[in-house]
Amino acid sequence: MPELPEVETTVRGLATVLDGQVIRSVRVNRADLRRPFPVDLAQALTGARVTGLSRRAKYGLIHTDRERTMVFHLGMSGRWRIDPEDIGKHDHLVLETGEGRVLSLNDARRFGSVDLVDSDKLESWPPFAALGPEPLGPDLTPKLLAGAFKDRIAAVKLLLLDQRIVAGLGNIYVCEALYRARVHPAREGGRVKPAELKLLVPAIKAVLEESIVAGGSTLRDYARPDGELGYFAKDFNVYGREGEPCACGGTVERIVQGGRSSFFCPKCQK
DNA sequence: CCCCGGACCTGGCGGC
DNA sequence: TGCCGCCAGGTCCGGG
Repeated sequence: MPELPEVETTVRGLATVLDGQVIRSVRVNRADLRRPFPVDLAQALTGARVTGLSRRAKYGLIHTDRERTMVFHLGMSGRWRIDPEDIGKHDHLVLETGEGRVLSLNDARRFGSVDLVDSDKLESWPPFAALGPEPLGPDLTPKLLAGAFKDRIAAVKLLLLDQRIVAGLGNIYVCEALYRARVHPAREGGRVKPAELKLLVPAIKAVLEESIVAGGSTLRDYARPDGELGYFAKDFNVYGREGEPCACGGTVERIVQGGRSSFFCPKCQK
């Protein structure tokens, strides 16, 4: 579920309820996801004021006035719920604001994470230090990809999923971006031509931006009770469409790369 | 450094 | 209805 656009949409939705607010209470129902929660999580957040929210790659950041930032990752199944009607067994962390709004971090598969990081050390926090540039920022250029792909025999699909090269892409949007750029997902990285990289970079930015806009358009739903952040319906050109027709008349195929499904049109993508 | 496969965890869905 | 295998939007680690 959560790739960059979903995390971005989640952060924006959380901000409407959290930004500037004091966290009145913190309830930890299960203190570990991928790794244990910080032992002092509740103590550190209770009474803190949220000074802003942001995103880095697929991580959401909740900044506080205590020089510490709560960093969350949604893994495969994580989502934030706003004012949920009930708290279930997968609602692992529940925050209440000074205004009485309730925010619940729900993650059935528990691949997500919650960390507290000193706000002035975010850049050097190990998970962040290893990340490549933001795909929507100025640093993702055809030249950057050319450098990262040079002499690599790994499939371009897998290289684009490598967060050290570009930070924030996931399975869905890599499939969609490669489709738009007409590049076959199994092509060796080092064999993607400069002209194709010039198509691929704007394709990546476009699929992400369009999805953020689509997510934003559903944001108003999140203001309702039981709104769930992190999920919005989109229609994809190839993702999840094995066997369905491509606009070109071809048929979408599925292959497995790195243990994960890749969808593509063999007629469009070479 | 690179490449690959498997592990982590739970739930939903389709087939029999 | 029940059981079983397959699938799922992401990292992370270890062996070659």
